[in-house]
Amino acid sequence: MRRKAGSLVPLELSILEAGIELVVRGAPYFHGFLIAKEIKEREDARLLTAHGTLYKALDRMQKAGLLESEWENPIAAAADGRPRRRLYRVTAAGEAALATARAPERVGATLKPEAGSVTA
Amino acid sequence: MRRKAGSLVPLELSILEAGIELVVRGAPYFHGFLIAKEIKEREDARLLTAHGTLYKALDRMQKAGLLESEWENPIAAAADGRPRRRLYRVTAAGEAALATARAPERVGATLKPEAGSVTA
DNA sequence: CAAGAATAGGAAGATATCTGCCGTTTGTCA
DNA sequence: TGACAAACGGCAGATATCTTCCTATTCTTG
Repeated sequence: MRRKAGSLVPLELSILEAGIELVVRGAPYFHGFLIAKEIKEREDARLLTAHGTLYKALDRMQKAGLLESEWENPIAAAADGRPRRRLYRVTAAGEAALATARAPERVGATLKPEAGSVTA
Repeated sequence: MRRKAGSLVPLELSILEAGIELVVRGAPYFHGFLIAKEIKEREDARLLTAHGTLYKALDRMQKAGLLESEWENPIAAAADGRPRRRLYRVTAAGEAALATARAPERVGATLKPEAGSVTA
């Protein structure tokens, strides 16, 4: 799909939004599974199918500097009797990217009538 | 199904056999997933469906004293980048139960010729 | 503008354990 | 012998992350 540097795909937008909201609600971090449930609720979507899509997006975003992460302390996970999580935080760059991506929503919004009314 | 104390269901037999063989082959412990794959090869079976059956059997056998287990060190699991395992060992009681269960195999083994040689 | 390169998304499975529900089977007791 | 209770086995899903393969989409370049 060859991305234009700096642009965000819908899933990335969702991740940033959900991630920021989770943190605002008091969580210092968020992890993939949590985000998956969060997004599922909002978008109702069956996106991320087996979560593969989501984890790849998280990776990608971290490499792009929009997120930073660290592995949860294995002892803590063990104490809770569940698999270890990878804990993410939205970086300043991530917040900026979200803001930038949101603003242009009005630029170029030329009310294009979805060409395609004339069948073939 | 109401079990007669001391008897072993086929799955338990398989677990004990596979468990002992794995240890003989040099592994100090074995874990559920491993046993599942081991049994799948031998019996080819799609038993243990989602492994639920297997884990319940392992639990049951531990309570009966045929197996003993301990959680793997979470740090070790983390270092290997995989979920923690529960490490099992066959106890002396387990080996004895296997021997006892195997012996009666000859009693009543009347060489029944698997009726069905006449092709319909 | 068309063709090619690159990447996003979907499907599936590996890794590991456990819980709940339901149906079937089996042992025991009346 | 018949009926009940208990337990076993199968199915499904929760918890969490990652990889591979294939398809679809989009950007860029000629």
